[in-house]
Amino acid sequence: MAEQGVETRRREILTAALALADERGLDVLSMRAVATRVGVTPMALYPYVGNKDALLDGLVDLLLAELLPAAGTAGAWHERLRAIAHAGRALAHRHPTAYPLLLSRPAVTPDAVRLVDALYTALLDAGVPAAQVPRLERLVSTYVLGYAVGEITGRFAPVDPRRHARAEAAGSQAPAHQELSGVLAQPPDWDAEFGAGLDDLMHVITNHVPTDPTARDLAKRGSASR
Amino acid sequence: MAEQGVETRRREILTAALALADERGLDVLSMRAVATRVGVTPMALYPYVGNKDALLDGLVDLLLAELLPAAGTAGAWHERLRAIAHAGRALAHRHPTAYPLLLSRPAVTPDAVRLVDALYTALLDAGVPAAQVPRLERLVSTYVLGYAVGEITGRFAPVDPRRHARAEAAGSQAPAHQELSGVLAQPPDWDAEFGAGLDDLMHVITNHVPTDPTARDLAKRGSASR
DNA sequence: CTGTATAGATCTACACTGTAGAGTATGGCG
DNA sequence: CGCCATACTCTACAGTGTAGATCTATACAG
Repeated sequence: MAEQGVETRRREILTAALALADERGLDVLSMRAVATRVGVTPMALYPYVGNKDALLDGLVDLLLAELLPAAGTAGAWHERLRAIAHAGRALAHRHPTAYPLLLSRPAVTPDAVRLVDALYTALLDAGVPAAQVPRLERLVSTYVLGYAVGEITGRFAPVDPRRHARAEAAGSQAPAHQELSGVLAQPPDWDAEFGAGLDDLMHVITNHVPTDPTARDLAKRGSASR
Repeated sequence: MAEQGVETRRREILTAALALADERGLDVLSMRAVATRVGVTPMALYPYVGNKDALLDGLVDLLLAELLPAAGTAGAWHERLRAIAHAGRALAHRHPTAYPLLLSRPAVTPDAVRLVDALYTALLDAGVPAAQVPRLERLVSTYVLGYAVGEITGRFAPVDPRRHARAEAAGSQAPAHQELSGVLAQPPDWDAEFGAGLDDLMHVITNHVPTDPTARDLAKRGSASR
């Protein structure tokens, strides 16, 4: 039917836009550029994507759709949660320029709800009291999004190559930088750091599981193994 | 003398731009708009701010400068850390439209270094081993920035006053939402939630302080009193 | 006073943006 | 054949960032 065609055409346009953003950056993502990539006139896009703002929202939808499969993984709650978190970060590396849109454009699509729901169920399965679940979901998703965006935008690794030198230049204004010069000299392993932060958050989660003796035992064992 | 004038003029322009962004949004922040607010022609801005991109970087600098005093507060390490975190969030509420620039535009200005340095010293004073300090600093700053941006952009509170209804609409697709319907029905207290997350992170930090007294002493080396 | 150097703002122009509105080709159906 | 919806194009306009040339006003040398 026509409806079906409209929907698939919209998808074609959005995937073209995402590919363009991936290849050449968000700043060259003009209606005209997307249109010529689709092989069409700029105004032909409007019936399908509304306007440019809506097109960007559409990109967010695409990203979420790509992330959604991670919500379907099986296993213990912590495995599921980790899978979603790592998928969220991997998505950022796959679409570095479009990814930050996730932070600036809140999505309420069914896909977004399903993702949040997967996190909710993981937390519930962990034994977190219902009252804490939404908050801890926001804590985890904020971490994943914020960390991934930080990596992508270079917030964590200012143009480098010697933060060291920068710290020295700051001199007595940055005493801790000097004290940490040894640590700061070696480049961080972002994969490991993301995992460590995730572990820390896991710890936070298990700490919020009520003090039922068996649950507590499980939590202690988890933290001991590190 | 002339140098001084250039610097102060630049400040005037940037504060005008920030005020304009605060009042009317980032999207109306054109060179022309800033120029007319300063009472001048668009091209007159260029000698002072370079170009539009640099102007946005300048806004980031302004925000950091506004945040910097928080780095100077006294007290125990956790009081200092909390002060900076809360100041970071307060800044977001004061400049909701410009704030997200902090996430997208990495800053390496002296002010930025000083802020990070304050966080470093807080963590060192807490007894965190040097090897973990940069990572935990990134964890905390990611939390503060990510949380504040989430609040501002509405990522946490999708426009719909009834997430509840939304979850019901999703129906069996979002079982956890239904299970949490009672909790999700009441509006969150963002102040409290931010504080709770911060407490969780404090816990994470203290968990990384070695329990062995001698090791701890070695780690603290020299930053005992503050 | 005249002449000139200099700093700062301006004017004009260009290539580009998003998008409103009207026009046009194409296909199927009676 | 006419009719009509669908899908697209064309033209146009106001607004953007900014390069390049021009103007103006002040400061100082003679």
